[in-house]
Amino acid sequence: MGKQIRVRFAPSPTGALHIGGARTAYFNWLFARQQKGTFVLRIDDTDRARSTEASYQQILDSLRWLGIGWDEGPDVGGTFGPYRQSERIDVYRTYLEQLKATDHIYPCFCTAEQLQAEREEAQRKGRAPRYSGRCRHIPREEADRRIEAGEAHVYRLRVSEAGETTVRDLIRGDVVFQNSEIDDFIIWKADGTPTYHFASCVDDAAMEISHVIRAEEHLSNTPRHVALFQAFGVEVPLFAHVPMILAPDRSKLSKRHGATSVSEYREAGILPEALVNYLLLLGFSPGEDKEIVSRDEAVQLFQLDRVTKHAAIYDVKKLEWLNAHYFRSQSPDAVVAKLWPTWVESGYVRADEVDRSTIAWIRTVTEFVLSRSRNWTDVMDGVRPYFAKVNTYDAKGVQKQFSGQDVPHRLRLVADRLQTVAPFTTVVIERAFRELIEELQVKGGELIHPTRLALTGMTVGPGLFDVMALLGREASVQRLNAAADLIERGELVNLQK
RNA sequence: GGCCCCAUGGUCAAGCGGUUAAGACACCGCCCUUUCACGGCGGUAACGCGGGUUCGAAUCCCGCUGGGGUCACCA
Repeated sequence: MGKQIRVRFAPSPTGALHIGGARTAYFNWLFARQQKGTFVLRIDDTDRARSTEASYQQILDSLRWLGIGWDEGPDVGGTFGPYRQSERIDVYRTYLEQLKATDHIYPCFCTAEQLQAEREEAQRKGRAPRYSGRCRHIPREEADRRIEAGEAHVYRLRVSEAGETTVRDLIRGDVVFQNSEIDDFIIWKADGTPTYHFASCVDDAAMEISHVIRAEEHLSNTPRHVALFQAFGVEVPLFAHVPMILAPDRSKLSKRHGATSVSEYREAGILPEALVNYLLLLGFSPGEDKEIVSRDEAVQLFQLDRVTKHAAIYDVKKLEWLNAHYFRSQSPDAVVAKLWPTWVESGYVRADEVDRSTIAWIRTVTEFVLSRSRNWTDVMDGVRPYFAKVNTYDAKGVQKQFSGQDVPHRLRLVADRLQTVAPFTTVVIERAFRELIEELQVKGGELIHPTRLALTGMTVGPGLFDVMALLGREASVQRLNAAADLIERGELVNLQK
């Protein structure tokens, strides 16, 4: 009620940003924007061994690319910083001392081997592997003495055995856990560093996080977190555990299922708008049969309590469909700019090209090709015949369009007729071409399809007369005659693709 | 194994006691068309099972089954 809405996304920099993480980040962002709240980016790098600077950079990079910006974070700072757990050890110590003072925690001298053995014992007897509580009642003086003597120890939270703990989850409703199910878990390791659960809760408390929106895998751990917040004596945040994203075989998403990280999709040519749109649809329905939802619209429509409760299986096909939609709606100019370096490299264009008509022509070629493309590969393939010589011909096309007896002859007739066309524009070309069709008394397709194949090596593409206009008279005539030659000499066999 | 979450077509997902059980992707037809893509029209395809409650259950309750998560001095 009137309280500041503060949410956070807290990835550990131990790998690339996963699409599951990206969705969690997006939901946090949407909620913050909609509620006029604050979105905090915190880096949970308490695991120094596995955390890498490269992952850290990549995660920030992926988030920015997706258009998910943060109000407070390691790079931009904020009043609750620092935002990397590795830089917050003093904060954790302070909270540790507080819990010591309030007797919410106690030192435990059990060795890892001892505990391991007990766990196995419990497993064998079919009991839950819980901490026995052996060190719970060691007198204060004895504990102090052993610590003084340098005995290795950890700290555990005293969790009351009676009663129950309720997790207030905005997606699932109240989830109740019996306290007897929760053991005295470790919050501080023997090496003098906090455990993840402790660090995470300290930060959420210290950063005044109001809503913890995170992956479902944390739900089972949440009663422990609630116990910690209560021990701190702070208000327990509200939770929202978003369902997981599963692979097509219902197993956890992993490398063997293909692209799983944001950067991989980026490299594969998926547009950020498409990915973010897809992620929204995976677990949320914007209503009114809407499928295409921009970030701004999503901010309006998003409702945390309408996020689905069950895991979703990701379907690349739908992502690709969404991507095709966004892809085609790009401006040709933007596409030209994006592909320019590649085209220079391929020798399609000159790096220092400034000729107006050439640039206009490139733009038009791109526009025609773009309208029938779903991704960058489609554009690259579709554009090739206009920039480079045709040196391969679609195999099925050759079989179907070049097998007729008089195809070479007809191609030459087309070439000859083109010589008379002026101005060499789409409508004039079409008029001349139609006349030839009339004269030859063939069906349009009989002449059109072989011509397209001769001109571009492909059976698909923009309208034939547009193709010819773009290619220009000289190139068109040359290619038609060249194809006719190849067919007659039977050399096409080696050029099929 | 204990505990927790979940369960509508192949996939995403509407539905919140009475519907011919939406829509989208994918798939299959047809139309448009010189091809492809786009677009339009149509089709195949779902309430996991068993008990209740109710005049009436996809919707509420219980059980089962199935899937997932979690039980570390990992995060």
